Amino acid sequence: MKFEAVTIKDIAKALGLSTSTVSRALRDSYEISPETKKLVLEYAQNINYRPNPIALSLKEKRSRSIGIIVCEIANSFFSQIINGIESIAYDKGYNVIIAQSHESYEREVINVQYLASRSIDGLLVSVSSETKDLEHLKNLHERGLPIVFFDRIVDEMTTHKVIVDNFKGAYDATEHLIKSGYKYIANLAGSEYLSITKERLNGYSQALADHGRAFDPHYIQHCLHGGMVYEEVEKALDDLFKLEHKPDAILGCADKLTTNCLRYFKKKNIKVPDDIALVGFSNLDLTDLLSPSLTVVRQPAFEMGQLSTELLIQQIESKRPVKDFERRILPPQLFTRESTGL
Amino acid sequence: MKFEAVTIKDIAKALGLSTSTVSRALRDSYEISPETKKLVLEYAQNINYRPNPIALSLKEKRSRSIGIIVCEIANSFFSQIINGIESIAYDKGYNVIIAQSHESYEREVINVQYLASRSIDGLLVSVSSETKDLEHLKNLHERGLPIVFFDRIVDEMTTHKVIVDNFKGAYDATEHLIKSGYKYIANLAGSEYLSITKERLNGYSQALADHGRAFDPHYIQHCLHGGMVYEEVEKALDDLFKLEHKPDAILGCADKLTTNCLRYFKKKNIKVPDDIALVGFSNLDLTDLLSPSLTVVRQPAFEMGQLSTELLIQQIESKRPVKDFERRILPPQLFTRESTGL
DNA sequence: TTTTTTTACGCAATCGTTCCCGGTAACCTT
DNA sequence: AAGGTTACCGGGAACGATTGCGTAAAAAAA
Repeated sequence: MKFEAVTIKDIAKALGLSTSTVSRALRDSYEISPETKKLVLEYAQNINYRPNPIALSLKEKRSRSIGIIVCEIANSFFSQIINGIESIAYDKGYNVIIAQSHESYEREVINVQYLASRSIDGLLVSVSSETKDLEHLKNLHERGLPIVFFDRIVDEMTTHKVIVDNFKGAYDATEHLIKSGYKYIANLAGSEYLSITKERLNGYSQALADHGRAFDPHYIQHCLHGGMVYEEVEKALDDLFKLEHKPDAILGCADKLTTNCLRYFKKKNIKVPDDIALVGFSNLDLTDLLSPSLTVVRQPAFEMGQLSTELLIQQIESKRPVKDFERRILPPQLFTRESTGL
Repeated sequence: MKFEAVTIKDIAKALGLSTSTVSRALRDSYEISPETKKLVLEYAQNINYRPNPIALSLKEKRSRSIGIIVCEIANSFFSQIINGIESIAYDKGYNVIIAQSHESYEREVINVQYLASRSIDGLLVSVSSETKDLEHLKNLHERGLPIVFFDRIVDEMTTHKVIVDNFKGAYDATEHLIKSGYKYIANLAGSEYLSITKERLNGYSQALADHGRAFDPHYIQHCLHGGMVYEEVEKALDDLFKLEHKPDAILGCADKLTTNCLRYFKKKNIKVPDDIALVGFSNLDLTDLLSPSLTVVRQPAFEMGQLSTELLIQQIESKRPVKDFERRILPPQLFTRESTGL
């Protein structure tokens, strides 16, 4: 069974007018007499006429839809971002098509191709943690597709970028640990390819340096899939606990890294904060309910989604090619709670 | 700047053929000679030709996209469902357009209109907790739009429906509490309008009855927005704790109800499970990390999304009108943990 | 050789909408 | 009264792709 919609042609036939006239009447053109307009408008209202967006897209060469690529929507940080994206997109009459990479480079490429073939007007991207090569995005970008990167950005492409101040987030968290008296602060980091990983690592190192602490690479462990696979986290933590001076505090540089860290502690019966302190980047709204409640760096995800979308739509609707691109940096916020209190 | 794509016309011009020939060559028609086919195919490959899905949609009168309406995507249960939906949809060449009601009837209606105007081929719906009137959906359904309800279904419409066995979920949870020795088991329920609320309430009552417990309506508190607003939960719990016999166990009938319940306990310094036991419907994958770890009824969200999508696409692609609709019931699973252990 | 069949391709309509280009009145200006 | 404006509306092309139908040339059959 098909879902037959009313067209402009139906109205034209019913009213004995041409499609041109009906179209113009509906768009309130000055070339149409008030009576005809009224007639058309009322009839259209009556039979609940809705313009066919597909026909419009074909004519206007724009689909009024934007693509989103994230690693996972079942992740508070990203679902909050998507919330922000939607709030702006729907306001401006765009709809969003979401694709997930699940932290796989291969799936990211496939999804990009898919979205491109669905003729989207623009793309919002946060790359997967496996992504090194950017040809799949560069290609589209060179052909004129507006792209905005958020959170996990890349240097090689000049477009709008929206990030949080990861350096500051990590710096503040590390400083908080130092000031709380912790000596051996380990960094449970994400994929080495990601911009956020590097930035957070820098913040961590700088905080150590600024407080006269030695930087020891042994206290840094990378997890390629950002905590998505528990075994990676387990391995990383096992290695950390084999060090001569076991860490007495851990900075978890991603949501899943932090929660899987907790899972590890629970399994090994390691007590927080008595045996070890933990602070993590997390946007879960449950971290205050854990016991001990978790000290976290929280990122303004919703705002990030909004801002990215505004920049993207602005670029899409710009008459002339956008040349100067912005790099917007949002402030993270540290919530100190029980997991870092000695 | 526009993103100019290659069209069939470009190929035709470059190769000195007609668009019909090119189209047929690309679709491997028997009417085209092998040499011409090879020529066209190779050229198309070279310039990276992709058929314009919008033009196809216009001609075929189908958009190969399906709409989803949920209350909130930043909710594990629903984001897991969406994961399941996507996994099937992308496999079958559909893309999904997600809209959130935020538990508001008004926004649900607006979103339904919006999705309908975007000419979707089908709709997956889980109604908002405010929704009583269904005209906005009935209307579309009568005009032939395939609709599948999941989780929060409605009786008044005959379509495919996919739910979990809420009765069993609540029954098992309640029985577990009874067998654990709790006497005054309160039910923190969601909106009275929702199917899931009624089903869970029935499971709860039946379990009480089967174990010779009296059913006391004072132990049931509804929260219209399913825990989305903390104040509603606070009010409900305040009322429960004013009862002569204070509840010694609570059944939280939704994710947010349960977590906000914990938030209330924390605020009031009520200890779980010493002062009160808690079991909740929840799909968070963090509930095992809470301390005490939370006893939960977990629902097969991913599978629910998959199944719903399969049924929807099946109906969309069916040649003749689908007459017999299915009602699929998936099993929930009870995970007993510390929060219900005396 | 003539007729028939097959092969291989082009023409044009179609989907729903917009918009450029005309056209025809009625009205206004000298 | 003749020409110029203005108001109002219709025809038809275009967007990109598919497809029924028509047809020329080549191949097969007579």
